[in-house]
Formats: sequence, C-alpha cells, structure tokens
Amino acid sequence: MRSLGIDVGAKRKGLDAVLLDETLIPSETRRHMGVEEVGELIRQVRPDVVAIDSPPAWGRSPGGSRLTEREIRRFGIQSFGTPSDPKKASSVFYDWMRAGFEVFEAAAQEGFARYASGAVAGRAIEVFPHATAVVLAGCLPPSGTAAGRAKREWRRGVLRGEGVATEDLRSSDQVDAALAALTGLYALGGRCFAPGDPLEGVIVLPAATLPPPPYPRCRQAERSDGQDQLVFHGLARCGCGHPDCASSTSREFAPGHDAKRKSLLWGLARSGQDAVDELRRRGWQVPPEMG
DNA sequence: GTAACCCACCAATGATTTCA
DNA sequence: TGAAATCATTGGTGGGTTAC
Repeated sequence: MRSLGIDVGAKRKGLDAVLLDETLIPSETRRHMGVEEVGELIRQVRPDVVAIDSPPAWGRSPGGSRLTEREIRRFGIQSFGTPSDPKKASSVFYDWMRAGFEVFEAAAQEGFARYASGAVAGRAIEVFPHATAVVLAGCLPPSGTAAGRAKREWRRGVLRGEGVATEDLRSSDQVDAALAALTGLYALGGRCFAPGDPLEGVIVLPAATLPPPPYPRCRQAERSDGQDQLVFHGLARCGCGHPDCASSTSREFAPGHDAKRKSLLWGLARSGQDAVDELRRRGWQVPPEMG
C-alpha cells in the first residue's frame, strides 16, 4: 500500500509531496512542485491513494464554511472555512485553495477521482494535517504552538509517535505532506472517518470513530534529556486574579477573562499606580477619568 | 552571492466569554 | 443583546540569519 500526500501552496510556494508505504519511511519527497508536475509524479510512484491538503471545490451550503468544517470545529479543531459566496472566493487569500482545486483536477486526470464515500483506494481524498495530528495525538496542540517552529515540532512528534521516520522531512510543508500521506495510509486500511456532505466534499480523518467533543488541549513539558514531551490534558490556573475564578486555561487567561482582569484593574487603578502601569503595559485603556 | 530557513505579521472566519 | 477581545486555523510576504 502506498499513499501520496500533497501539501498545497499557491504558485509562488508550490506543492510539497511525500510518499509513504507500510514501512513508514518516506520513499519519495518533493518540494516546491508545480501543479503540472502532479500527473507525472502520480504516474511515476503509482500510489493507491492521493491525499491532498486542500478542499476540492468551493462550498455549496450558505455561509463561509462547509458542513465538514463545521463538524470538525465541534471537536475544537479550528480551520479556515471554504466559502460558497463567489465574491468572497475571489479574494487572493484563497489562491491556495484554487491551487488545490487544480491538484484534484490533475489527480482526476490520472484516474484518481474525488472521494465522496466508501473505500478510498484509487481516489483523491481531502485531508487536513492539523486535524490528523489532533486525532492521532488525542488532543489539541499545546498552547504556544499556533505557528512557527513549535507547530512543526509538535506535528513531527505526532508523526514519530506513529512510527514515521521524520529525518528527511525538512520543512513544515513536508511534515504536513507526510501527515496527509499517513492519513491516506490509515484510510486504505479502513481506519477513517469523513464527516460532512459528500456532495460538497468531506475531510478524511485517521480514526474509525472520534471521542465525545471537544478534544482537550495537550501540554508541552520538558524531559530530563532536554527533549520536549507531550503531556495531555494539562491546564494552568487562569491569571485574571478574580477571587471567584477557578478556571483553568492553557493561555494566560481563560476565554473572556482578559476582560475580567481589565475590569479588576480599572477598580484598582482608581486607587493605585501599579494597576495603571499594568493597564498601559497591556495596551488597555485606563479609566476615562484617568485618561 | 544564493538558497534555505525562521520569525512576525497579515488576511478571513468562528467560538467563547465578559462587559456595558 | 451587541461590542470587544482573544485564540485558533491556513498560506503569503518581508526581513533577518545561517550555511554552503
């Protein structure tokens, strides 16, 4: 079984591809490919499934997102919506989605029709590396991994946890392509779940069933050997300082408690300079009468 | 000098929470 | 109830750093 994962970027960035089989060692990696090279690559590596990190087409349901994206969001997995409104879809922001449509078209020309339901063999499936990583880890990324190196390392750790050799994956795009390929590999073995409306496209996840929503957040801890280790479900005490607050959070404040902190500081600011200093440091307004 | 990489910021959108 | 703020997803871009 061979799965070809493709991470989609707009023209300037290009496509990244990783081929995985049961050995879980990437046997083929490509960087910064053009869409026109996809067909040739598929003919060359002859995968059993093509997993593409992009929607196959614009949405059909009203609003800024598809049913599959709304379903996944219920689990706490954030994603960009695929718009159905042509006006919104014309934004340059969605160039990468348009590139993804072309990749699905190129795959179809090689016999990999767009997946809707049933077995994935011989199909082009839509995947979402972030959702794949969350499902495999069993939790959302630790706080502070929203971007950059931390995000890549967290996902790389998830791949390693599944037994995938990650030494040859040089960029975050290749890590995402590997996650896509791994999703395809699991789906070939029947381990997959694809919520949403098959008519407008479904995102394939590497699990037969999902736990009750939402996913908890992982915590990053330092190991004695200096390497990071995932610690699940860990949360810290909310920093709002309100006496009635018993909330736990992965960030400084529980959602909405920044406003609570601000309100508290306003009260303090009316009688002390320290609170005024903290308000100014955070870029928050001081009480009008002190402005 | 060039390529590769990293980081911060921006864009569109939605969920959540509090305050006014 | 609406406004506001935060946080999360994605890729694009520009500037800085590093390696060859």
